[in-house]
Amino acid sequence: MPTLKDLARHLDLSVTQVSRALNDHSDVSRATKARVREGADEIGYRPNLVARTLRSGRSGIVAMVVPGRSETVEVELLMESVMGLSAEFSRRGLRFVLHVLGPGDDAVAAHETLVRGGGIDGIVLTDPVLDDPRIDRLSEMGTPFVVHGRDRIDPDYPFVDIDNRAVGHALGTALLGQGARTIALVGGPEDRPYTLFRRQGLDAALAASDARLVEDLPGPMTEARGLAVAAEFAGRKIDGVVAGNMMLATGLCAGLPGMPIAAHDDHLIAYSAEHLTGLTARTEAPLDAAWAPLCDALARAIEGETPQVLLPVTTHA
Amino acid sequence: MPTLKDLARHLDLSVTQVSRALNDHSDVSRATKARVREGADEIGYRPNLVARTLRSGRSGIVAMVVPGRSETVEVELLMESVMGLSAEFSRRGLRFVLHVLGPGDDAVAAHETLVRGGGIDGIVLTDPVLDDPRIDRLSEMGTPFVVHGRDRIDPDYPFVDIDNRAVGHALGTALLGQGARTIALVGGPEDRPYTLFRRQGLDAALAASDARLVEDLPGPMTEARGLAVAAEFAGRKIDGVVAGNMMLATGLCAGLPGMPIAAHDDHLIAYSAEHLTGLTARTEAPLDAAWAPLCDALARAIEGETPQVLLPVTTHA
DNA sequence: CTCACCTTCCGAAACGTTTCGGATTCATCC
DNA sequence: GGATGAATCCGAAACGTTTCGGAAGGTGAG
Repeated sequence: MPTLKDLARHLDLSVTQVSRALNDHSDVSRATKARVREGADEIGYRPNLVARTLRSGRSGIVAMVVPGRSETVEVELLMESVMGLSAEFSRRGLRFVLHVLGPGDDAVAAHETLVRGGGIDGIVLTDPVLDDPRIDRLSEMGTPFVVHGRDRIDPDYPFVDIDNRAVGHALGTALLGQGARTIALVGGPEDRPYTLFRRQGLDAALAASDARLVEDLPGPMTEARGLAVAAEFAGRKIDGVVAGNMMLATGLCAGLPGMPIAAHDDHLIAYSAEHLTGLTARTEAPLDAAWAPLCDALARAIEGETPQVLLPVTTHA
Repeated sequence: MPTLKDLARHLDLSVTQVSRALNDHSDVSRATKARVREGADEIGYRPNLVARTLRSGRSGIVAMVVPGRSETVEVELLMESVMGLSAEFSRRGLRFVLHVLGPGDDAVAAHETLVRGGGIDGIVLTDPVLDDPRIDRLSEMGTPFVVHGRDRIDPDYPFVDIDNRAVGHALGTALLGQGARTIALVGGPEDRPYTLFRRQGLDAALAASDARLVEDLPGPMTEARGLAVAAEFAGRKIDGVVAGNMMLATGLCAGLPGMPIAAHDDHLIAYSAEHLTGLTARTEAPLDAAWAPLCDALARAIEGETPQVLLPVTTHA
């Protein structure tokens, strides 16, 4: 367990200079920096995060609270978020604390405990609902945090999101271009902001046309529900469907062959667009493009800024 | 946020004595202890656990390193482990750090960085391979850890596991009892100890009979592979199959109707035994029964003990 | 009175890092 | 030749806690 002091002695330098070299400060020569880094590898030096924290007030620990297993949760989505974020934080030398809620646990209380305990620099909040109480509480406590998504269209907190109104608009426009005039929306959970925003975008697209939205069905985004809804739609006068995501679309495509179907693609590993032949239009915003921006945003939030990032969405008609 | 020094000044005592009072040491008078505790409440003193950690070496943080996405990994299994363990640690007031490896990252190096960084009390190691280098390194470094599984039959480190030889034996015996004499084994990955141990158990069961093991196919445990192997087996003289887990069994049952099939059931959420009609025998050891024992074992390992726990397996013939 | 002993206290060092304030060199410029 | 400034470097303090080694005071025994 070599320390900075050991490394300094080994290189015949001062502890100060070694520290500054490793942290890439300006007043260390190129040569010295290289020598220090080399020496560090050589003796296997690893910085002690605890000491760093004590001195700098930053722990290098970020946390995320997620619900445990339950029916209302998209496990695939949750899993991808956890894995992707953890990998990205790890890559940056930050530690990622994962707090999984037990059945009946309250998310707000869990956040409070975590923050009160100290030593947590920032928090990632995912899958917000409309007027999410976690966001309010976290703001109140002054803990730096970043939201993946947002609970209103124009928030004052740091977030990383896509433009879901644009998504709804693009999907609607694409269906219109394909001749659809009697359109159904099979959306996501009703309390999710993206469900609302996409509907607003779709409404806007249809408002400028002679098409009508004849169904608006929020609900869980699973393949099974897609199939069920498809069965319900069979024989009805519907000539275009907008689906919330690829899981829904998979069920819908299977149950409604020939029907124009537009959906948003998050690039969930288990549901890629490739083996989905019925799809006639889609918007695309890979989930895993969000992890790096989220980490950046959290870092900036910790610095006291209020980053608000909109990730790009591409449309394939 | 008041510190120990503030509290000491406020009470007109030394920092030493205040610290000892709060930690209930023996050489502080009752009266002083009471006074200190009162004063602490009064000015709202909260110990800084970072500093405490730096000095005392206990952080209340445990960690786990898991591979990122890759073909060789059973994602379902991994995710259940992460969620289950995190929930259990959270419940106990411990913090659970999840480190997901990036592509090309080395697990051993990641553990080293994590441990060397300091502030980590213990580590959970899952899915060991035979002669797992992580185990060696962790032992070498002296970090407390507990393995879910084990990389040899009689290890000297803390672990929580089931008796996989017994599993193999039970599955084989069950098939024998159902009249099978020409048996095939469709096991898990070749480098996994449980694959080996189960084969040993199966061998032992068959050795005491007139039956023969005509196939021994280690490999990934997926439903797709189950189906593929089933196709290969069709028409061959095989009258009993032992499958590594429920995912394999699902594929095998679908591809070999009427064939006696025995498998081990981990109670993976996505693959329950209920909707698997072809199965003629199974052993059962719910994965989620392991989390609490694992946490206990890690706690004891941190205390310097070497807990070795065998979880119960039930057999349904 | 002396000695030993117990109780209660405290100063100072230690953990490993970052950073403030200065120090040293060396070239450059008037 | 002395002043200026840039480029490098370093000592020492600081972060908040625990703990080692002792010290002061009191008590009781011899």
